[in-house]
Amino acid sequence: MTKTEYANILLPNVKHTKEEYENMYKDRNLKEGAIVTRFAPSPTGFVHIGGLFTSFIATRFAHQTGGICLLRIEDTDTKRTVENGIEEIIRDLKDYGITFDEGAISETEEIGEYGPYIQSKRKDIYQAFAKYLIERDLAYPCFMTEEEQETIRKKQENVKARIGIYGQFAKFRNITMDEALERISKGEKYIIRFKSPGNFENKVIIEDAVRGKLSFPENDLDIVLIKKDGLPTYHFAHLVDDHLMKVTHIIRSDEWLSSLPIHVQLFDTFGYKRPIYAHLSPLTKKDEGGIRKLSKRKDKEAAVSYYHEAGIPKEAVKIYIMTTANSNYEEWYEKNKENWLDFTLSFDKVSTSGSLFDLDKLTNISKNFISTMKASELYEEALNYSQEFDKEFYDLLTKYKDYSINVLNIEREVERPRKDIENYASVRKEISYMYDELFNKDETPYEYKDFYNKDLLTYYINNVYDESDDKQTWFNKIKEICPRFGFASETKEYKQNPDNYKGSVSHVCELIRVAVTHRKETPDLYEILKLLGKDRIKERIEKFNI
RNA sequence: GGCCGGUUGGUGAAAUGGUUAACACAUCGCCCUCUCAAGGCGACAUCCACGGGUUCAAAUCCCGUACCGGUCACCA
Repeated sequence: MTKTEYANILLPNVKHTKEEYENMYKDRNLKEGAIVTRFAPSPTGFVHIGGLFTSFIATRFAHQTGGICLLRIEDTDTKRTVENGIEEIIRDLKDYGITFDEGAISETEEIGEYGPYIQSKRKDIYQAFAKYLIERDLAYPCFMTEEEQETIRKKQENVKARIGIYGQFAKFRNITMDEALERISKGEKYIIRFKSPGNFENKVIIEDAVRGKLSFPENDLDIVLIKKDGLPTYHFAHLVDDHLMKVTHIIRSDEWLSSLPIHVQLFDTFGYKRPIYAHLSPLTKKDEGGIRKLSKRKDKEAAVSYYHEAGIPKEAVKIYIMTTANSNYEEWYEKNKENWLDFTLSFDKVSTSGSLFDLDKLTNISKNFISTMKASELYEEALNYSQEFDKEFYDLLTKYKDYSINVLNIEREVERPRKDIENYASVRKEISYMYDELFNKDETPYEYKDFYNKDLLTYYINNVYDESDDKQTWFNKIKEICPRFGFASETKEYKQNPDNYKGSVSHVCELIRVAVTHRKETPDLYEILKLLGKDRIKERIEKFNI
């Protein structure tokens, strides 16, 4: 029996040979230096902030070089695959404006010439590549049971040997065709293992775009290529897919660092050019004294939906990611806020140590980003947010559209805009007093005793306040009425002789502010009064009692 | 335990052998013809995990130690 016939029995029903598949995938015709990379998630549920981080960086690198970033779905673990997982990933990423040039666009559709992009649909291809190795005696069927493997592992632990299937532990490494065939005829199950040509004593040097030169012992593990269900392991799929799809850069999380010797060995065995690897450090979190990776299960901020629910702008999240990826981005961003996405990332600026996820920093970025928005833009975002999370506020925003935009425009669209809105969720609490419907509901009655003076308020609204005054006139008028009620017109004067006055002009402003908004802290009082209008000011003043 | 990686302030970090260790967030002060949010100014690492070595010179190079992290699946 020939090796080819043998391979056909081990992996039957494979439609094409490795060579035939290779011919189906043409070289890409891209300009020099164009990066072809991919984002390759497992459809195990919602997108994790780490996935957003990696995918965003990968697409940026591809696009800034005029290259391609494709979306490949790694669903070879049928146990972990969840229903609608693919749709969820695509939806979440698209929500963040992360789009791919090729790959899956839904459970059933895809774009691009290098597919299929869903690994479960590529079973035949992997098996063709595995057959190629079997024919060259570089792969073999392994009949070991789970119990046998467990026994080996225990034994290795006992004698403090390295764990794994290698050397003397690779029981079926040199199995004869006859013996394999006999076991198969008896119905024994098997997997396909790689016959590793490596020697643990040798070193392999690998250049990582982020980490520089790395040195590992050569891989000598007979890793699994094809699992019992006929699907490939990650390692083998990585080789086949990234070679066929003509991927030039592997951008992935650094948990893969330690399997690098396996991966380069596979590429070397096939005689393929190794891709350039760039391993990214994960986002971490401080937890009970230790530091650990952000966890999908434990940390609410790990899911991208958290930012959606908190009303943190997508742009802010991306700016934060850019900052973490290349710390020189922050300085650049300060000077290029309008075209904040046009930054050229570089691999050697990517941090090699895992960074703590800093929610304070994100909040700051979010606040700053929101301050640069136009009132009408903020209005739209607040509207979208409240539509989903705060129906009552949504109705008000809809009902008083122009008024709301004017409210949001207070101290906005100026050289130094206000920075009090941290996220879209906090819009309501910042401006609720501007709506009569919320004023009495959201605002707790203010216990204001310090400078309470009803006479002053009444006099002010009836005899002084004029909607047509400009800001300076408005303020001068307030100063002018101060002495009449025992307040100092100048704050300095009051500070020098506090006993001579009831308070100062600051306190008069405070009094008006509290009467009208029930808050001590608000944006520009002049603007607020103007938007409220004399009638509503009067109404609120009349109702203001202690 | 083996292998690999990392270690600069409360946090993210810059610096790639050469003056007082950038910058940003946070914190704390002071200033600012109405309060806040801001903004301005200033403070905040006697020193770059520790020990040794190389060098005229080290956070930067070498060795060792400690600590943290990753990985060692028919999971990705």
